[in-house]
Amino acid sequence: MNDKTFYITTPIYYPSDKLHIGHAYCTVATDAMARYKRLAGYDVMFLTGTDEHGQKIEDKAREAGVTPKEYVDNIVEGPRGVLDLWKLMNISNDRFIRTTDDYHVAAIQKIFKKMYDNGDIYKGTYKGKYCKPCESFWTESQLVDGKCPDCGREVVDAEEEAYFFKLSKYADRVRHLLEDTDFLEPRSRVNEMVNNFIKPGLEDLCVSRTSFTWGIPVDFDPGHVVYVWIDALFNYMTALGYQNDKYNDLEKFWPADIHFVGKEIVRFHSIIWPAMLMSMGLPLPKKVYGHGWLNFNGEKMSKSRGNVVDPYLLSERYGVDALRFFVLRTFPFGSDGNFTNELLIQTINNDLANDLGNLLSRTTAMAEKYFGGTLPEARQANPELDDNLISLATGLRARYEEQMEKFQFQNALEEVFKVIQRANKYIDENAPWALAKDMDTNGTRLATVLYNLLETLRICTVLLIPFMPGTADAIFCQLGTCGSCAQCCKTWDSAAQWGVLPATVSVIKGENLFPRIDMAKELAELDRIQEEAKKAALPAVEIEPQLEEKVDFDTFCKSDFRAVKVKDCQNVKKSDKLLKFTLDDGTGTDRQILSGIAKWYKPEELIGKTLVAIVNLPPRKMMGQESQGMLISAVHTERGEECLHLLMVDDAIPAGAKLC
RNA sequence: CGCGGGGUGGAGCAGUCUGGUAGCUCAUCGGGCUCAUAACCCGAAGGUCGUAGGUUCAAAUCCUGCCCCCGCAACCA
Repeated sequence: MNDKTFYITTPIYYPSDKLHIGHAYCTVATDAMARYKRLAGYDVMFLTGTDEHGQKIEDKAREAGVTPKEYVDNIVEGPRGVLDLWKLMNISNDRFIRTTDDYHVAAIQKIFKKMYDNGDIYKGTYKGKYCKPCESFWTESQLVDGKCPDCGREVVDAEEEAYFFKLSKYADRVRHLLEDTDFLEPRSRVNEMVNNFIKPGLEDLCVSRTSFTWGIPVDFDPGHVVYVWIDALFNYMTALGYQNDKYNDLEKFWPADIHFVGKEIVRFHSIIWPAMLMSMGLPLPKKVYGHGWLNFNGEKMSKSRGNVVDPYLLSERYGVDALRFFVLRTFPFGSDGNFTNELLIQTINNDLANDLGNLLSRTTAMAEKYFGGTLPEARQANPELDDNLISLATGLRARYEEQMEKFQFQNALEEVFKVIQRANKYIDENAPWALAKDMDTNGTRLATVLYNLLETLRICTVLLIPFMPGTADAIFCQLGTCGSCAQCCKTWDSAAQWGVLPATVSVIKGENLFPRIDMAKELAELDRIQEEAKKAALPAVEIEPQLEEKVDFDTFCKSDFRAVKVKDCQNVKKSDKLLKFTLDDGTGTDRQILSGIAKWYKPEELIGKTLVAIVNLPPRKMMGQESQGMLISAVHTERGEECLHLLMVDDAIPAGAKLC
């Protein structure tokens, strides 16, 4: 039995849409932490999942014409869904909770009832602004110019019967928790919470709704469903077996060691969650860490801007480990980071290809070239040249651990790469190729140099396991640790020891783990792909909304539409938009009309066609030429692109026939 | 005067809590090496740390005013 346990969670994500790199960032960080703790000998429980109820999913499902459950099933379990993504990203979660799981649903009903019975949940009325057409409630501050933010129409005061949680009752205790303990980190988020929410006074929290049905029913009051707070936050405990028999790990793992959450939900986790636990008389989690967000090119990622980074795409192109490494190596976990494709490729090239990949490659290449892959046993140390490297490498684990314990992944990796850079320098200082020129004299020394490099690489690789598990395995293989010493060379203990590889280690020079990427070419390619994705995300076909205003019949009749035949059609000089038509309108006199459709039609293909024109518009000059009317076209938008089709009618219709 | 974050050599960032030689990566320039993935190693140029004041022997770091950028503004996951 292992008495060192560690319980870590991601938020449960809201599957109203496909997940993006931001979700992957948080989950990868949690995974790295979980793997680190496992490596260090902890019995780890790593939980992630999905929060599947609520209005938005109900709406999305309706739009898609499926039931809410079918909708979330597809996003969670369907192709390229949440589960697929975590598999791809090599996420080692021990458990996955969905708030629609029946054990969770039943547990939440019990929890709700308990809080009701102990008096912390009471029935009241939820007052707000209501938009009748949208059937939705809004708060005063959500309104745009006092109107519904969705449709822009008038809202009315309305009340809805609802259950409330006595959040205010716990304000003081929560404030103490935030201000006087390390419960919430980074520290900067404490001020935000206290100033924004606690100081102005905590209001009781609406914990049930009647305005939608996709949620966990309040079993003792039909019509009410449990609103997100209790439903979602208690997942961290129901997934361990709280108020259910599905699992039985509560005693072992609760309270959680750490909840990793995005900064947007820090409030829920640092105020509401502790207050609810206090109400239930349950132990609080030990820590909540609010990490930053990844922006893209300096802007917030959002669907509407079309700048959402797709983790599938990047994983497939560069390998999942490169992506995992990049997000944790480059950005401080506690603050926002600016994701750019350029930075991604730069990091892959510099750290992974030039430093790590190249070090492995040149070391194994020399071991093969000079010793046929297997080092001889004899050694010849040179303290002046060796000691610095050795002490740096053996002391690495401690420096790394210090940063990992503070969730400073960036700094932990920085420490590892300092050692890798030192090893590259060590090669230069010792010039193995020079030693190799006289193997009789220097062979022993050469073997020592190579061994020191392999040991350094081994230690670094052990510490990289949490970040790049797949790559670490591949490196271990090349370092010759696949065989007899397979286990002892990869342990946490061995990362602080020198001389763990057997003296006569056999290396295998394999494929380059991280080929260099051609920056310019790759950036162009990514831009192209992202542009395409953006287009694909646009609606397939869009049409102008119909006018609400009515036109009276007499006004309509005043428009004189006629069939016209194209006698001639030419491009208008100096205009890339206009075509000039010479038309037979049945009067015997040619009619000239200019039309801005050159983008869609070549003049010659229109000659002889029968079109429709309105002929009693006042004449108008365009580019110096007179246009006597307007040709009628059908227009719509396809994937953001404007499309136009001239109205062409049967050639049997004579010129000048009136349309009515 | 709603709240928070940020403004540091050409670019991107660390350092600010716990004042005391301004650091890292990339890019630029010069040199070295040839084992390796046009890579690696060494060196150089380049910053009045947004701005104005204050505290101090000493300020990127502490205090005050101002300017600019970003995010959030509560039942919305």
